[in-house]
Amino acid sequence: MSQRKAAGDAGRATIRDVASRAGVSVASVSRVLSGNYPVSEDLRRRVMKVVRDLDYVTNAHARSLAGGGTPTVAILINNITGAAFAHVAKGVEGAATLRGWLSLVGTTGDDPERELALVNLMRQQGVAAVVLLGGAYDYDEYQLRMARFARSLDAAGSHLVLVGRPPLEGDVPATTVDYDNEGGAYAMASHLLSAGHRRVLVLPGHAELTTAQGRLKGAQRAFEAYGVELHPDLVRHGQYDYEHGYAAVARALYETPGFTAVLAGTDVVAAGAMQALRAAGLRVPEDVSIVGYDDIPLSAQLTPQLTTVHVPYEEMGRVALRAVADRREVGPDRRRGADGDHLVLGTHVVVRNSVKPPSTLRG
Amino acid sequence: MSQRKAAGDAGRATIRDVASRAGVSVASVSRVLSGNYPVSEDLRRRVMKVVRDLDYVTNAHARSLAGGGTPTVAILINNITGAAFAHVAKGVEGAATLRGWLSLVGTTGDDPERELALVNLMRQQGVAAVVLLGGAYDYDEYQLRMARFARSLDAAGSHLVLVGRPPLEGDVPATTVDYDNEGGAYAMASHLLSAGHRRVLVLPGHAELTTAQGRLKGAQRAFEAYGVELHPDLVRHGQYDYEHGYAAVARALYETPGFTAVLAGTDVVAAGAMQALRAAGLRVPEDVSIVGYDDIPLSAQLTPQLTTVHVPYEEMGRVALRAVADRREVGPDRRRGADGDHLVLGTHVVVRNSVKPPSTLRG
DNA sequence: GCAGGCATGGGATACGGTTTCGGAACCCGG
DNA sequence: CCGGGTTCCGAAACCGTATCCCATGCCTGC
Repeated sequence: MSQRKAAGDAGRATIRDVASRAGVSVASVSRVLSGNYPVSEDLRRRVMKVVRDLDYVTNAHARSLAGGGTPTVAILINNITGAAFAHVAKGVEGAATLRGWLSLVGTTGDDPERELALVNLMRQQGVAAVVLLGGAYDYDEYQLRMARFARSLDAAGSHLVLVGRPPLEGDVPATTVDYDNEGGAYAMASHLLSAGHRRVLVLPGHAELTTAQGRLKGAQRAFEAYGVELHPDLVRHGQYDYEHGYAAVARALYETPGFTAVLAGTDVVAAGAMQALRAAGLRVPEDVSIVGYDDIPLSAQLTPQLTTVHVPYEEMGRVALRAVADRREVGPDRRRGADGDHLVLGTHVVVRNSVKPPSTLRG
Repeated sequence: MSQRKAAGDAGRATIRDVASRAGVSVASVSRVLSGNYPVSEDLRRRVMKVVRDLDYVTNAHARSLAGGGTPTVAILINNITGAAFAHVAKGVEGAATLRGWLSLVGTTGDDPERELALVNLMRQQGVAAVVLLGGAYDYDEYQLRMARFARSLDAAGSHLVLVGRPPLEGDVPATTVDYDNEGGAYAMASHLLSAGHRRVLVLPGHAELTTAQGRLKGAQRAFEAYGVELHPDLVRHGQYDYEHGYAAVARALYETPGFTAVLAGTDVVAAGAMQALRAAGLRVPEDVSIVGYDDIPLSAQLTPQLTTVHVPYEEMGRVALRAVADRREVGPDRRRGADGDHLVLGTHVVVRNSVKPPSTLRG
């Protein structure tokens, strides 16, 4: 019955269809479309007409099999609804599109199994790079897992990029795009200390999360520099979410009252903290000051607007993509020992309205 | 010099490498890996060992060329940082991953040119479906553009899905996943009216945006039902962003004061409005009530927490993916006239703390 | 007027898999 | 010991495109 190509075929048109219909060879159609070979004006016109008539587009899979093909970058993220991550993704995607690259996206949901499955899936897709976003849990096994990913991707001609995570140890073929996490926390804590605050509630985040560790360490350094003790009871770990901010402050007001400021690990945590203070009848910043971290849009939309640390998320995304694009241009051979494999971007404090000196100092 | 396959090859391993190294045929390796054909235990073991040794993964492009391949869904979005869109994307991506599908993502930035380019790019990729997210600008040309996309994708064996946009007119091969936008606005406005508000500032959004049009219409219907005039001067159009909310309220306080409530087109607009009222020394909700629309996380994080309309964004994403997955299972032939091509999900008001009766009624 | 060069188009092959088809080995009962 | 039916596996034909290599036609220079 059905020959190889029936009339009125439901499938998509192939380059052969175009060729036969235009009365030329397959090679010519390919050349007209890719435009990297001299073709007569007459041929081009004839082919293009048929291409328009058939609404033909080349098959990307076939093209990439045959050697050509658009590079693709994969973005792997914990939770796509996080504001910070969205901005990194925007940076990556924007820079990718600018060069005609494509971007795939996958969410891991903090599950190592899914992370592995996704990395393999991306390897199958032959992506130019896999970008892993967000802080990592610093278990022993972590470094090994990442190193394995890095080598595995490298062997397949791809490349691993870590964004917002600490770099891998040893000679591992991976690129890290980082920001001065600890420095930002140092500056932010200093801001509170220089305003006169001495008892500060610190909500760094999950204790095993590298991001939280850095922010806590930066704060500790600032306290040391000011010769102020950071009392362990005033450090409360927990998730990076609104609920934790709320709950932690509510408990602290009951268990360890007397703090005059809250140093939150995240703007969202700060929002929760602010709400809890208000629910307890305390005013921000008159009674208690609050600072956040990340400078997501929310921080400017709270009342009062939040003093926080700006992290160049979108920029990090762009830089990450540029790094892999550059690598790929210099060729895969000149790659060892390049100094471009750990990029650090700066952070800075954004002063808004959520900090005042403690009331004891204001008489 | 270099034969087809040099030792210590830098490229990725092929199925032929695995086959020769395991001493079996290429076909056998394929069968072991895809698992859709009976294979002896001995063969399976031998092949799998080599697969692990070589860290081999199949080439997705080759596989999809040959007929197999993982289905892919493309998500096209205006602005990846919008909270509502992020939730839809989460729904789509989650449901896709659940079935082993892949998700591509692209951002259009409200540019029709880029939208066209992306749709074509996705057609090249042979995606199972293209999901277009977000309200559309209702220019004349719009229906034609979308119809063209729909037919073009359909002819290529793909499918267009519109999420959060009104359905296309006529017999167009597209699926629409929508929510009861106008109904939500009706309920929200009724909530304000039944609280006693009569002079309400309405900030529906951009006048040409279908979403904004529906929200305004719903509000108008509620006003009519209550026999209250909605004065044109109190309707102010503008972008769906914080700045517009702020600016519109600031101007309204000067030009058309006396309103006792703000009906914002979006939670983010409501946040801006709230800030502007507060900057003018007005209290929310004691002096002026505010309601939003969308129920994004922000709405629960504002002070006071925002009364708003819940839109099932994530659910819409899941439903959208389910719709295309179902279509593809019943086969491409039974597709005309299916009633599954316009799905509408419900909305409902979420009452929080941003509404009180107007002060005139409270003595 | 003819040889050589250049500009173009076509045929064949490669890319890395999946799948169909057919053959070999093995088991069974007669 | 042999025929017929199962099981498994291998050879080969694609999937749709890019590109290498060669053939052709025309122009140019002598």
